[in-house]
Amino acid sequence: MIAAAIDLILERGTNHTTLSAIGERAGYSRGLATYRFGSKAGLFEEVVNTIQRRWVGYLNTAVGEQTGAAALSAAADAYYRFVTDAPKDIRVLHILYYGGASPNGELRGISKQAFARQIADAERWITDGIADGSVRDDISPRTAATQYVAHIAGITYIWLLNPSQLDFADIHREFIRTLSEQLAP
Amino acid sequence: MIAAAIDLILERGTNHTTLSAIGERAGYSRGLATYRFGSKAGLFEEVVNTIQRRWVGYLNTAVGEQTGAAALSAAADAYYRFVTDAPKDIRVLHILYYGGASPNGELRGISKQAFARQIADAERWITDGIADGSVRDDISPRTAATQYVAHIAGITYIWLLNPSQLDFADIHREFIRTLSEQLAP
DNA sequence: CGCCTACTTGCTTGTTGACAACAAGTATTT
DNA sequence: AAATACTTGTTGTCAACAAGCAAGTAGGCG
Repeated sequence: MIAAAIDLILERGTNHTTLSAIGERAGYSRGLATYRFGSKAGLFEEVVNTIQRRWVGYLNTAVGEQTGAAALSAAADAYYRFVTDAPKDIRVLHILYYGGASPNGELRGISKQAFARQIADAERWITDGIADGSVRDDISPRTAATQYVAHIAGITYIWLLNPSQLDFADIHREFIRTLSEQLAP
Repeated sequence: MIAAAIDLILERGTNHTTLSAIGERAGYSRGLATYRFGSKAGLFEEVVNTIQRRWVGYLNTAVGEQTGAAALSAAADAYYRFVTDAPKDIRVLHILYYGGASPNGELRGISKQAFARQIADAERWITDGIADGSVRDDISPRTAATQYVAHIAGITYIWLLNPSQLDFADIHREFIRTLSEQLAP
């Protein structure tokens, strides 16, 4: 059902995806999607949670027990791998996240929390990095962490909007390079 | 009418904003919004165009005939000023843009074009900067321009999502600082 | 110049079809 | 028998469209 929802969101966008169509695409009746998820917003929330769980899996295996600059690089790499492995997931996640920028939007809270968590993670890695000497000590962990997350989010957005306009691999490589350059003590 | 639309989008989000409500909020009948703009998508498109025109006004007065690093800084400054002067505009613009990440989304084309134009502008400034010596010559104008635009877009998105999480002025200052640092020959 | 008629513009009201949401079912399993 | 999993029936809301109306504006003619 979630898979059907992902496909339909990619084909038609959220507005033109109907609960009936999702149910029927998954081989059920028109009413099942509403029945299971309560509402369209509920279904989208479930889709976001499902994809987020997959992403956290990628992140955890990649970062492991690393800290400091190594953790930041590993996370950026994991993200790059996730984007190339599961482009559908990342597309849908961003469609739903960004739609959540709308006030009162049902997903705003989840989206907000996800970004807050990512920034907090990055901040922790940087702080640890300063402590163990792998990151220079004259930067603000909070500001740098925000820049880090913002940069990835922005690049992803532009890439999603127009994949051909931007060589994701190239940008990614350059990002990793300037990242370690800026953080190096 | 456009103003009413902006207010309602901020109050309720795009999904829960009805054409009837926009017409009536503007002091007209329920049918006028549909009549004038043809469709909900048409109205949103008009809203985006209106706000974009305002932004281009800010950009042009700020950048003027400058080129190179000066132009990049001026543009970032203009953006910062626009965000603080017209937060409503920027919020709505991003709600509609980001909604446009959805495939088949009516605003995808406009959004795509706007980003393409911003990247092209930045690329030109950087190329000019390399030519006149204000920017170091070992960077790829295209990649750097994309990073520049992506960074601003990402920061704005996070700020819109949760204004209290991030000191926009602070991040902006830091961005300008690292920007000139990275570009300086 | 005054007046009548055709046409345009700006807006409103009536209607239809699609869809989310809910309620009331029916199988099927345990 | 009671819970679980799913389907079908129904309602209210809304986008989209169509048809109308009122207030101009222009053109033609005495």
